[in-house]
Amino acid sequence: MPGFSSSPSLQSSGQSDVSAMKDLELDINQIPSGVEEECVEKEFGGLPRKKLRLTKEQSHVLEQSFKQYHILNPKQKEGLADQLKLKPRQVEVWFQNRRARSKLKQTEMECKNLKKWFGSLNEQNRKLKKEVEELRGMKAGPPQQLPAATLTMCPRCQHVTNTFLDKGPAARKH
DNA sequence: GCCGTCAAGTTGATTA
DNA sequence: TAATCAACTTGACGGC
Repeated sequence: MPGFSSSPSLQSSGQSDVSAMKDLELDINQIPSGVEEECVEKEFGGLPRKKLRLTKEQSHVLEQSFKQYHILNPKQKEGLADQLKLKPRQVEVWFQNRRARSKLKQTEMECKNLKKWFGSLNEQNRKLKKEVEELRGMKAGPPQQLPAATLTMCPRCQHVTNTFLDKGPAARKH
């Protein structure tokens, strides 16, 4: 299995700590074939699995592919695996996990938008309730202070006029 | 030591 | 029925 991140043989190389760490990150999957086989052997021998870290280059290529298509056909999978020196299974798993992350992110965005929408609806509701209260207050008030009125609209020009009910029919003429 | 991230494993549903 | 998927879980690892 290529790409074990904590191989003691890698960490104990003659390089400085910083460059060793850099190489550990960048070339993690370019382990010589002998080492790879040993790791596979150990894995199936019952030892706990080690965590693979994809290199920046591998992640970049996978991301670019994911932008193009979210689901791979077997040929694309093989091609990517060859290109990245990974197993087709690893490419498949990466795409499965990537789709899961993508869906999770989308759900989070939808949740955020729904909350925003709920907030604006709440605010709108609050304003409307306030308006209703004001109108009720006006209705309950003394008639001499605010004479009864009605809004009428001319059917021809759609002009809205405020006409007082206590005036005669002539007053309502437009 | 806890927590988040991510590769990989498991399981059940679907489809050609 | 095998292949593939989504959903969920596990385990390693790094950062704080």
